[in-house]
Amino acid sequence: MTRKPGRPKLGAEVLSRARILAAALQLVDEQGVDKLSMRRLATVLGVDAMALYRHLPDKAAVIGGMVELVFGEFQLPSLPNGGWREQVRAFVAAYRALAQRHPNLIVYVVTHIEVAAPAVFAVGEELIAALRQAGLTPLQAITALNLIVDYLNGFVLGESSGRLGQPGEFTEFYAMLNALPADRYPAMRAAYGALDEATLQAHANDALELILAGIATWIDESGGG
Amino acid sequence: MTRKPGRPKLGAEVLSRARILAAALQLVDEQGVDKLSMRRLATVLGVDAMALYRHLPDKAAVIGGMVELVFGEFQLPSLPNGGWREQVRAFVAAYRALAQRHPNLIVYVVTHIEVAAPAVFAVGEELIAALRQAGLTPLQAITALNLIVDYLNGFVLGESSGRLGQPGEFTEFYAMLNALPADRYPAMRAAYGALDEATLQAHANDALELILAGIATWIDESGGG
DNA sequence: ACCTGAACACCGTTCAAGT
DNA sequence: ACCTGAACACCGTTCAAGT
Repeated sequence: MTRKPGRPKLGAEVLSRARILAAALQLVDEQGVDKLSMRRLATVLGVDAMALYRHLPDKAAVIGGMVELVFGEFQLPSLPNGGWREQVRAFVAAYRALAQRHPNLIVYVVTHIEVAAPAVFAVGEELIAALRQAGLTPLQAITALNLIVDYLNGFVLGESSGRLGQPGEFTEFYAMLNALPADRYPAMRAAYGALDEATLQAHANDALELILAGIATWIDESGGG
Repeated sequence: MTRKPGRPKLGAEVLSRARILAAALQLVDEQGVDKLSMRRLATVLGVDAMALYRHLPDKAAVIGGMVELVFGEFQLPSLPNGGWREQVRAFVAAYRALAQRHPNLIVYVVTHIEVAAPAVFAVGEELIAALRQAGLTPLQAITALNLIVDYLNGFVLGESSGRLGQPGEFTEFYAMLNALPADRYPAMRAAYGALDEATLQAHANDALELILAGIATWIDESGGG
């Protein structure tokens, strides 16, 4: 850009991996993943686009680095004896909070799950242990974990990519329904008509509790508690 | 390309919306959404890229048209008196089958759920009706439907984008686990070590049954059946 | 009406400089 | 070592042709 070519003066480092990733994350949070380009990112940093390649091999590495940064924040609160239900609730709450902080990036994570593998491993370990201790067989524990992860990915995706869960989403959906011919979708119309947004939000965690209730049937069957 | 400019001779229509969309779908099925470009699509069709714009306003319309095409195939088998469990199972099976036929497109659908809204409405109507008839309140029926849809989206995403569910996925995952230091992730290692791929596949629907069991607890509570 | 082709404003990335 | 800048092979899309 306006800078002179060549190595910057001693100590005055213009760029660094950390500075690039922080700027990239801010850009993605504010404008979405599709607005992230090497050239745009360089402009934000006041630097020629090709300077970035000295610190990160390619665009995939920029995205990977951002994911690493975001999942570095991700910490399960330690619940030594909270029981498996509390562990699952804590995991779900932590992941949802992360998804709300970085909704644009989370769409990428969910569609490229391999980038989040280390985090999945760490959380998986704790939850599998808790579920095994609660009396589930290895097969049941893995099934339950997969269910929770799949549900959670689907949920955050809905929140992030479809503007669902945002204020006004319910109202908007119900308006769409009402805009259609009055004889279409009577059951949905009746169900949604019987509710309001406040009620739905007060019951936002009911779906998770349904999953926990489903898992609990396995524990009850085998006589555990 | 090699064709002469100008309108083709009478009756010899070179292009049409249907022909373009069919070619686009084939391209996406074979090479992925990111390999779909207007120029590449035109080359496949033996035509100049700009000719496409006579039939579809932009690239978004091409993708929207493909989704329309694919969800046109989507039909819930009519189960007049199968019960809510069978209705949910049929929906899940139909959606999974569709996702397996077009795994690359489904990633787009799941991250842009608004494009599938008409299909969601049609299926939602049937399932809400079935769940209400089974004794769920409006709030419960909507919660259950959202849970099923979120889980399903997360599941097909895992299958489509992460190469999970493909043959060898379990083996690959377990190999990853074993490649890590032996003292890490003991619970996961023990759980996965107790299983094999055939067992997991034989229990592929257990997660869905867990959801159904969770929903059933609501029905039992209110004394229905 | 329907297609072509040049053009514009973008991309990611490589490679040869500059200091 | 670290940055610049030209260049290459791509994009989506507009606009002025051609028949």
